[in-house]
Amino acid sequence: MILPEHFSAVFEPDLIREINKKGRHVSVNAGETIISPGQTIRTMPIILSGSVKVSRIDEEGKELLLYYVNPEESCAMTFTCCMQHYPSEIKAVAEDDVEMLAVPISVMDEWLVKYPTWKSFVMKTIRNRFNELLKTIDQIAFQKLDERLIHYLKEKSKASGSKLINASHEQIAGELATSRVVISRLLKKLENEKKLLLYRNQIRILGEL
DNA sequence: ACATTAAGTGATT
DNA sequence: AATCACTTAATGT
Repeated sequence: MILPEHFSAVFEPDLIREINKKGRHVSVNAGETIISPGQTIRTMPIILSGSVKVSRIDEEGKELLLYYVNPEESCAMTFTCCMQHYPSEIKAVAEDDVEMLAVPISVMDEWLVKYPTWKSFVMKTIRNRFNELLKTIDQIAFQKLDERLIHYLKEKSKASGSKLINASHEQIAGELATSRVVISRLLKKLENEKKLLLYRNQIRILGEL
């Protein structure tokens, strides 16, 4: 597999050559689980197309959405736990059909010192994710579920590149760790504000949120 | 036509 | 914001 063109803006030529040599091309079908909690990750993914949903699972199996990994990104959790061979704290599921490049973690240390662009790529994905997590912690702390819902819808529409979102209220509630009734009410409110249209299992976003 | 599942709503805590 | 209990609407068989 050859790393797509646009990565040349991010990585230096030597590094791209090395990624192409060491990386393995992996396709995952929509809905497949890529990694679940407790597993140890042995490769670090670079998403080429599609998006991956990353969530936490609590003791009773309820899940809380953390973030999506979009194309040209990598998973920050991979860096933080797997580099030192710690098991995964999270679950990752392919949101749609995903193409990715899997690089063995064994080369990470070497690359970090050898390639400046690699280091900044890693730091950038960690920094972005960290900031985003801080934002969701704020929202949870202040109980602003309506803002979290809007954030969720934005992200979901960005991930699928469409203003039409396929999800039931029940699913959304599950991902935001609330009840369906609450989601239905909030969505209804947004619909009355002319920000959305509601259908069965589908939501259409009107204009910008 | 009937059963099943998603969504809407009022009342209560 | 969560839960309950109930209604209404959409969809599958």
